[in-house]
Amino acid sequence: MSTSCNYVITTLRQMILSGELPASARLAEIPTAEKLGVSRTPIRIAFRTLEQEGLLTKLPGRGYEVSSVSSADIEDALEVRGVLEGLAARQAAEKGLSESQQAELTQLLQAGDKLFTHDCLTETDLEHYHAMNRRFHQIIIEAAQNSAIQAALSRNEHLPFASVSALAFDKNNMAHETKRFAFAHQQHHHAVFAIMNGQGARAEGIMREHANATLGYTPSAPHRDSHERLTVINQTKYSYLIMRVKNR
Amino acid sequence: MSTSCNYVITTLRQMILSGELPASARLAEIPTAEKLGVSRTPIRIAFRTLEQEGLLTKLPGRGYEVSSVSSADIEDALEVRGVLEGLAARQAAEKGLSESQQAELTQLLQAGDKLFTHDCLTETDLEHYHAMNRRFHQIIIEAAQNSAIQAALSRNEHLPFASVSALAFDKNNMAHETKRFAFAHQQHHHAVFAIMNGQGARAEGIMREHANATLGYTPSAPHRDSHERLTVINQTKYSYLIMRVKNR
DNA sequence: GTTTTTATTAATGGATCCAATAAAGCCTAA
DNA sequence: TTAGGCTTTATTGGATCCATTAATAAAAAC
Repeated sequence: MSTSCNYVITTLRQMILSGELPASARLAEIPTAEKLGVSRTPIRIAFRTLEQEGLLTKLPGRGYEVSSVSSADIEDALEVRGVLEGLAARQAAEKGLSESQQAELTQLLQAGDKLFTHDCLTETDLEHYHAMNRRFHQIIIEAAQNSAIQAALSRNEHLPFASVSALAFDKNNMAHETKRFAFAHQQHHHAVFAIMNGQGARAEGIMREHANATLGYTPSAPHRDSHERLTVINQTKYSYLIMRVKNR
Repeated sequence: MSTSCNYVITTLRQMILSGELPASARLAEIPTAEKLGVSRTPIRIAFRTLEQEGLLTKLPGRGYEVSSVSSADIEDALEVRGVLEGLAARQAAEKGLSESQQAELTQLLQAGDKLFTHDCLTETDLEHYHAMNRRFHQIIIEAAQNSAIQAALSRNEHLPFASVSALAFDKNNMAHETKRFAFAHQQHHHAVFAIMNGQGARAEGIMREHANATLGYTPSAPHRDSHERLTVINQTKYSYLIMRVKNR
């Protein structure tokens, strides 16, 4: 699974997330191989990998198709993320944080505080917040010292709109979004306080609820087929910055 | 991923679980292909699949090795299973059971009650209990109508001693084990009662705690390297009946 | 005697080739 | 004209071949 394979997986993943390959689009091995200029071998491996990630669905005898992700699927995935990160926070509280974890979490919280002195975040601010947010969640999960949590989350990691690495925001309403992220940041503060004081159950509850902050407590999470559309911008290896845009 | 692939995956999985391939055993493509009488292609796919399942670990440039599963790994996996099945029970309570789910759960509980009129279960009884137990957990997860739970559990499903499909018991102490399973069966009763009466939080708590019943509330879960050894007997496609035996 | 460099071997990753199967379209018969 | 069967084509699954890389061992030099 070297260069060729990774190239195919990354390219296909991006094409799916960007909407270039829409839901229900059929993917056959030979046309895909020709389009990407590689042989069928890495394509096969990539298809299987993306199927595991939940981005592709196997059609018996007819190749694969791009999975349709409904808003219900996203809500389900967020519930699961909530209980798993809740468990991580509780175990982190029970096992205690290392010196370096305490230091880095404190530093991340301070960096966030500095960001939220402004009333309205810029897109650059958001990128900083996004990086900080990802690292924050990563530390909590590491601190749980529970390999099974990481494994169970791996599936969710690749579901674009439910991933820890996803951050959805409405570009046209940045003042409101700033308040939303400031609230999420307060949740981070409380979670760290609970963990550092050995309040496992409280930490668990906060992180479980915090999962709902990802899509912004919208009554029904918007998805590709609704009147609003979520678009992935600024995708790095495993992180998505998502912008909410109006259809047409 | 047709006959050949499935044959290789199934065979390797069984060889790992039975201990024929011990932890840390190295697996290279060519010798494995020759031993199983297939080409390298299905072997490659099988290795990747088993890596995803957590049974194999990739060695950079040196193929794969059989993953070592520590007792801590098993406890971790059980914690994760607990929160996920807890979530499933809560959502089942919130969404309600269908007529057929109610009927089947009731029937499964009655069948269990009948089993536990005896003071000491036979091995045949245990097989019946095992089948009943698996179906019970399956229905709860289906009733949650949350696809992400199933996906998140799939990794655990293949970890032999933490799977829903695993049932460990000590053959030399069947009277005690009978009491243990009778207690687990009581938990089933309470979980169903809670779900049917819309008590989501209670159902969640019961099922979360119930995950610990799998390995029998032992102070430290025994694993392959301890003085006691868990052996997989009676392995069907995705179910393991595990017997606790003394080493040597 | 030890260390470093080079050569050889083995093992993985990628490409192409072959076979088997399934689907679709066309032709024939009723 | 319609339905059923047959043929052809397309697509996946499996095998083999080729190249690249890494590791180990041996030889030479310090």
